Amino acid sequence: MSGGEFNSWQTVQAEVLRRINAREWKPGDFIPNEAELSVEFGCARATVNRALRNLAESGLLDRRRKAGTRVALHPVRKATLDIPVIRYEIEGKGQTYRHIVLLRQREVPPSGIRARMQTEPGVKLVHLVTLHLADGKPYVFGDRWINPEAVPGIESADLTAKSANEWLVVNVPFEGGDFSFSAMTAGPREAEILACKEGEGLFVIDRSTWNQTHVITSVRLTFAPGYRMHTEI
Amino acid sequence: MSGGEFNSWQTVQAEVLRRINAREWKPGDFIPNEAELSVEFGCARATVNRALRNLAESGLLDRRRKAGTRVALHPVRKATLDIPVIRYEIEGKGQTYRHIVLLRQREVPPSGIRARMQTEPGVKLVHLVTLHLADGKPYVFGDRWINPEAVPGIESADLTAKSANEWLVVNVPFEGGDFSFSAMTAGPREAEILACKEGEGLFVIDRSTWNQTHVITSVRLTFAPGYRMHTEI
DNA sequence: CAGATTTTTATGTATATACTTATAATTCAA
DNA sequence: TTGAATTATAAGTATATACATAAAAATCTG
Repeated sequence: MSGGEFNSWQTVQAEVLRRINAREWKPGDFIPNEAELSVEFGCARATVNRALRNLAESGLLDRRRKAGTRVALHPVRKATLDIPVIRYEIEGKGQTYRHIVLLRQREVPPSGIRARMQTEPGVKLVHLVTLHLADGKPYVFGDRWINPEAVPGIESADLTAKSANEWLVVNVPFEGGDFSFSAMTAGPREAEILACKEGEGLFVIDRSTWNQTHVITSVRLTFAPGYRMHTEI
Repeated sequence: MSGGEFNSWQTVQAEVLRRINAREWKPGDFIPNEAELSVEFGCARATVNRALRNLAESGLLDRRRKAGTRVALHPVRKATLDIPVIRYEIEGKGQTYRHIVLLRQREVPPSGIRARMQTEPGVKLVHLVTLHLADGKPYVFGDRWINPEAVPGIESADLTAKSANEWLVVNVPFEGGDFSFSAMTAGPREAEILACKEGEGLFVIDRSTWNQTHVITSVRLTFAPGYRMHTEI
C-alpha cells in the first residue's frame, strides 16, 4: 500500500491476458470472479474490474452479471480504425493537398440514395462531386449527397476553400455513422476523373452519418489505384 | 446521494457529448477540469473521470496531465471493426461454408513475404492457399505464409477439417496484428480461382499477426466481387 | 537571459465501502 | 409440473480518500 509493491490494473490485465494466451484459461472457461481475483492479486476489486472490463471491451472476455466472466469463445479481436479526413491524411504524408468541386447542384436523388438518406420522394438534396488531389495527382473523389434540412448553412458555405468533407466535420456534429468498404472496377467515368485505366480495381468507402433526427450526408469515396487503408491492433 | 437522484457516468458523458455537439464547447476549447465538473454535476471526481476517459478513448476529447482536457481539434472518430473468421461470417449469413486447400507446402518465401515475416534468407515457411466457399460459390481465397517456428503444431494439423484461418485463431494466441485494406484488379489467377472475370475489382485484406517473439502468419485475403466490409460508429 | 530546479496542478490510479442491477438458481404455489 | 415469486450472486457503479505522475509554470541560478 505505502511500500511501493502494488498491482496496477495493467498488471492484472497482462496476467489475465497471459493466462488466456497460455491456454491456462481456455475459450469458454469461466475464470474466477472479481472478488477471488482481487484476493489472488492482492488488490482491490475495482482494480480487477477495470482490467477485466478492458479485456471485455476488446472482445477477449464475455461478462454477464451473476453469470460471471468467461474467456470469449470466438475471440473476435476488434481493430479500431480512424475515419480519415482527406486533407489531414494527405498532408500527413507530406504531400500538398488540393481539391476541385466538379459538380454542385440541388437535385432529386436516385432511389438508392433516397433510401439511404430517408427522404421523401421528390425532395431535392445537395449533390456534390469533389476531386481531391495529392501533389496535384488525383487521390480520391467523393460523390456526396447532403440533406440541406440537416445542414442549414450548407447552401451558403464556400466549399471551394474548405472541402465538404472538412466543412462537415467541423460544422456538423453527428451521432452515428455507417461505413462500408469494398472494391469496384473503374468504368469510363472513374478512369477519367482519377486518371487511371478503365478496368482497374479501385478501393471504395461508402459512408453515411446521421444525428438524432436526420441522415446528414451520404458519400462514396472512390480512391485512385494503390490506396491502402491501414490499421493495427 | 441517498435519495435516488444521482449522476451516473453515462449521464455525465451524455451531457458532455451534448455540449460538444451543440458547440457550447468547440473543438480546441479547454473544458472545465474534473474537480469543477464533479461539483457542477454533483458527483464524485471518479465519475467524471470515467465519463471523460471514455470520450477520450473514442477520440472526442484530448486529455493530458496537468494541461487539462480539450475538445479534440480533429474529431477523428474511431470505428471498431471485427476481424472476420471466415466461417462464422459465412454461416452468419445463413450460407453453408466449405473450404478447399489448393496448395500446402514448405517453401522459401519471396522477399516481400520474408521481410514481413522477419525470417532469415533461405528459411522455409509453410505456404498455404485456401479457397473458402459460401453455398458452393467462391467467396474468398487466402494466400497464407506461416512461420512453423511460431506454430509448433502446424505441420501435423489437419487443415482440411478446419481451415488454417480458424485453426490459427483457436490454437495460436497472438498479441498484435497489422491490417491493410485495398483493392486489386483480378488477373488470370484470381479470375480462375474466384470464378470471376479478369479485370474485375477485388477487395483485399492483408494481415500479419505476431506474438512477442515471432511473426506468426501473414495472409492476403482476396474476396470475390461484391464483397463489402461493414462497420458502424 | 538561458538553463536547471522547484512548485503547482490536472489527470491517473488504487482502495475500502456501499449500494444497484441483472439474472441464475431455488423455492413456492397452483 | 409448470409457472411465479424469492433468493443469492457476480458484475456494475458511485464515492471519499489518498497518493502517483506528467508536465506546465514559476523560480532559482550561473
